[in-house]
Amino acid sequence: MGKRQQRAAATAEHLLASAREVFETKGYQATTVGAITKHAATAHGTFYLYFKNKEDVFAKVMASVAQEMYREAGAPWSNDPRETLARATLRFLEVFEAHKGLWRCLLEGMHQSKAIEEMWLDLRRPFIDRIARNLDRSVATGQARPINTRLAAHALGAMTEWSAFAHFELQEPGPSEATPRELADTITDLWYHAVYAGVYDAPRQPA
Amino acid sequence: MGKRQQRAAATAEHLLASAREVFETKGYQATTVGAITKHAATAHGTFYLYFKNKEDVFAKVMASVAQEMYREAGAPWSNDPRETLARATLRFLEVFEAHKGLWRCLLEGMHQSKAIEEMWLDLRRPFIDRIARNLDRSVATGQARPINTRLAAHALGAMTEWSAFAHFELQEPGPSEATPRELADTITDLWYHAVYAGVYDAPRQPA
Amino acid sequence: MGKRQQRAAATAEHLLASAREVFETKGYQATTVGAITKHAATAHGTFYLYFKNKEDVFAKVMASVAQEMYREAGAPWSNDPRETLARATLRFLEVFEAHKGLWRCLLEGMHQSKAIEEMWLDLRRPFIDRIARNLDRSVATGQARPINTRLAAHALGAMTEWSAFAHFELQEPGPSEATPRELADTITDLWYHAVYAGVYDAPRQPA
Amino acid sequence: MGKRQQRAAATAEHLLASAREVFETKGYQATTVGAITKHAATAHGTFYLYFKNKEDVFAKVMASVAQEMYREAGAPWSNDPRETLARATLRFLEVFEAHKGLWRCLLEGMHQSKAIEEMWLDLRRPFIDRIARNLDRSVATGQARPINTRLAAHALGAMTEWSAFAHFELQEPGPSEATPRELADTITDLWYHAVYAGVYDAPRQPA
DNA sequence: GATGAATGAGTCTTCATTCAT
DNA sequence: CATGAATGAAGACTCATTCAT
Repeated sequence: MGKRQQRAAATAEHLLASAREVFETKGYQATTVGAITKHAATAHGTFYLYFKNKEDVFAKVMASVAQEMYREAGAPWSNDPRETLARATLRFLEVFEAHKGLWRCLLEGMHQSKAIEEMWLDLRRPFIDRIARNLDRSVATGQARPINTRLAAHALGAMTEWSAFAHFELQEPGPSEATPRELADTITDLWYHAVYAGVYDAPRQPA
Repeated sequence: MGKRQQRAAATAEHLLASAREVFETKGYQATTVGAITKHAATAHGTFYLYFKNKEDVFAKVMASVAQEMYREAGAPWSNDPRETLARATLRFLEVFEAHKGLWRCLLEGMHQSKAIEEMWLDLRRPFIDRIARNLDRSVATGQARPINTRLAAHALGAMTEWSAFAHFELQEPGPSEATPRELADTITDLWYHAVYAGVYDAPRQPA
Repeated sequence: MGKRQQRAAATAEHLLASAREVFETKGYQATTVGAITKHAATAHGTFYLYFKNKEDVFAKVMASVAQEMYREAGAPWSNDPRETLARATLRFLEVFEAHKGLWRCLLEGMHQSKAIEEMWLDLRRPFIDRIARNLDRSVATGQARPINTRLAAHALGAMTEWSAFAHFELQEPGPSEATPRELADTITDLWYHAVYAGVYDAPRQPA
Repeated sequence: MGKRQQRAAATAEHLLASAREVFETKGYQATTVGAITKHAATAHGTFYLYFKNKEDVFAKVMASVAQEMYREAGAPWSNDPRETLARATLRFLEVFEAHKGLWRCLLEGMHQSKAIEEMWLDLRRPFIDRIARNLDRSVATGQARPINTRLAAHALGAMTEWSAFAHFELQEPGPSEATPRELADTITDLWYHAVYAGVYDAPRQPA
C-alpha cells in the first residue's frame, strides 16, 4: 500500500512541479491543463485526479512556495533599523527574483479570478502587517517620527514590491542601469529616511 | 467622398469609445470583440475594418487617454517641494481613480501581450523621468540629500502607483481605514522625508 | 438584406430539421451537438448561433411539432360520444405514429431535464383538460355516470398515451397481434363503457 | 476458500444494495460507477469484479426486486371482480410508491439500453398476462362483455401504470388534488365499468 | 464602407474501463 | 480477492477571424 500511495504522491508532486514550471514560463492565462499534463507526460484525465481545475492547481503551487516568498515576514527587527531594513529588503529582492515567474503569475491571475486575488492578499498581509508592527514599535520608542503606521506600511510595502516587479520583470530601469544590490540600497535609504531621519537626526541637536 | 470618410471616422470613433467602456467595465481578458461591437451596435465585421484585433484597439484606447493619465508629468516642480509633492500626488490619485478601470486593464493586459507591456512602459516613462529630473534639480540645489536619483525616481514612482492600485482596486487597506486624501498625505510625507528630510533638518542644527 | 436573412433562416431551419432527424433516430441522450451539425453539414460553432444548447434546440424542435401533436385537443366533442371518441382516439394514434421518434425523445428527455419534463406537461395539459371538460359536460347532461372527472380524465388520457407508446415504440403486444385500428377500437370501447355505459343503458330500462 | 467465497458474496451483495440506493436517488443516467463504489466504500475496480457495467448491475438490481414489484401478478381474481380490482389496484399503487425511484430508473433506462427495455417488458408481461387471463375468464363466464381481452389487458394495464407514474413521479394532477386512494378508486371504477358494466346491468333489465 | 453569417481551432471536464500491485 | 491510479475517448462551448453580399 505504501508503494501505491508513494507512486500517487509522486504523480501529484510531478504534476505540481510541472504546473509550476508551465505557469512560470507561460503565465497564468496561457497555461492550459493540457500543457501541464503534456509537460508531466501523464494523461489529461490524471490531472483531475489531483486538482479540481487550473485555479486549484495554481493555488496549490502558490501554497507550496508561499512561506518562502514572504518568509522574512516573521522575523522581528533588530534595534538598528537601518541594518535590519537593508537585510530584509535585500532578502525580499532575492526571494522575488528566485520566484519571479510565479510572482508574475500571481499578479496576472489576480485579474482572472477573485479567488487568486484573495489568495495573494492573504499572502502579502503578514508582510505588510510586520512592517506596520515594527513601525509601531519604532514610533513608540521614539526612534521613528510619529506617522500613520498602517498607511505607511502599505505605502512602503508597495514601494518594495512594485520596485522589485519593475526591476526583475519589466527591466525598468534598463538592466545595465542598476543591480539588485543598488536597488536594495536605494529602497533601504529612502525607507530609512522616510521614517527615521527626522527624529534620528534630532538627538544630535543640543538641548 | 468627404461624407464617406466622415462617416467612417465617426464609426471608428464610436467603436473606440465603446471599446473603452467595455474594457473599463470588464477588464482586458474578459472583453471580447463581440462585446465591443454589440455595445457599439455595429456589425461584428466592422470592427476589423478599423482595428487589427483586441490588442490593437486597446492600444488605441490607451493612446487616446494617455496624456490625461500622466498629464502632470510635464509640469515642473515649484521651489517648495513639499507643496508640489502634495499637489502632484493628490492629482495622480485623482486621475488614477477617474481611470481605474483602464488602469486595471493596463496591468492586466500587460501580462497578455508584450506590446501592451511596452506601451505601458512608454506611457509611464515620462512620469518617472520627470521625478528623476526634479530630484536631480533638488540635489543640485542642495535641497535634497545626495542620492541615486534615477533609482529613487523609480522607487518613489512605484510607491505611488502601487499604493494607488492597492487602494482603489484591491481596497487595501480596508475601505474604512483610509481616504484617498489620507493616503496622499502619507505618500507625500514619506516621499518628502525620504528625500529632503535629512538635509532639510541639518540647517536647523547649530554649528 | 432580405437575402442574407433568408439564408440565415434557412440555416436555422436546416439545423432544426437536422436536429429533429437526429433526435428521432438516436434519442435525446445519444444526440450530440456534433451529430446535429454533422448531419446539417455546418460548422460546429454555427449551432450556437441559433441555439443555446441541446436542451434549447430540443425545446424548439418540440415547439415546432407541438400543435400537431395535441392538435385535436381543441375540438369539442359532438353529441355522439362514441363516434367522437373513436375519431379522436384514432387521430391521436395516427399523430403519435407520425412523431413516434420525438415522442420517445420527449419521454426520455423528461428524465434528463426538469425543463423538458415541464415542457411536456405543459404540452399534454390541454389534452387532459379537454377530456375533463368534455366529461364534465357529459356528466352535466346526464349522458355519463357521475364520476370524478378530473381524475378520470387523467386516467383515460394515461391509458391512451401509454397504450400508444407501448404499441408503437415497444411493439407490445407483438406486432402481428394488433393493428392501430384495433387498438383504437379497444381503447374507444373501454373508454366509452367506462364512462357512459351504466347510464347509457338505463334509458332502455322501463320505468 | 469457503470464507473467501463468503466474503466475495458479501461484497457483491453490498455493491448491489449500494447500486440500488444510488439508482433510486439519482436515476439511471446520472448514476455512475464511481458513485456506486463510493457509496459502497469499495475500490472503483472492485465493481468490475462482479458486474460488467452499469447496465449489468442495473439488471441485477431490478431482478432482485422484480418479484416484489409485480408480485400481485400471480394471484387469481375472486368472483367479485369489483372487490378484486379495487384491492389489486390499490396494491399496485402501494408497491409503485414503495419503489418509485427504481420505477423511474426503469422508464429512464429503457431509453438508454435495449436490454433494459427488454428486461422491463419481461417484467411486466406476467402482470399483463394475468389481466388478460382474468378477463378471459370473466368473458367466458358471462360476467364481462365480450371484448378483445388481449388488447384490453394492455390498455387497462397501461392506464394503471401510467396513472401511477403521473401521480407519484410527475405529481399530475397537482398533489392536493388527489390521494392515492382516490386515484385507485377512480381507476377501479373506470376499469370495472369499462369491462363489466354493460353486461352487468343487462340482467337487471326485464325481458 | 458595412454587414453578419459561417467557420473551426482550442479548452475544459467527465467517466467507463483497465491493469499492475 | 481487492485496490485505486492511470488512461483517453467523447462532448460541450467560446470566440477571433474571414468573406460573400
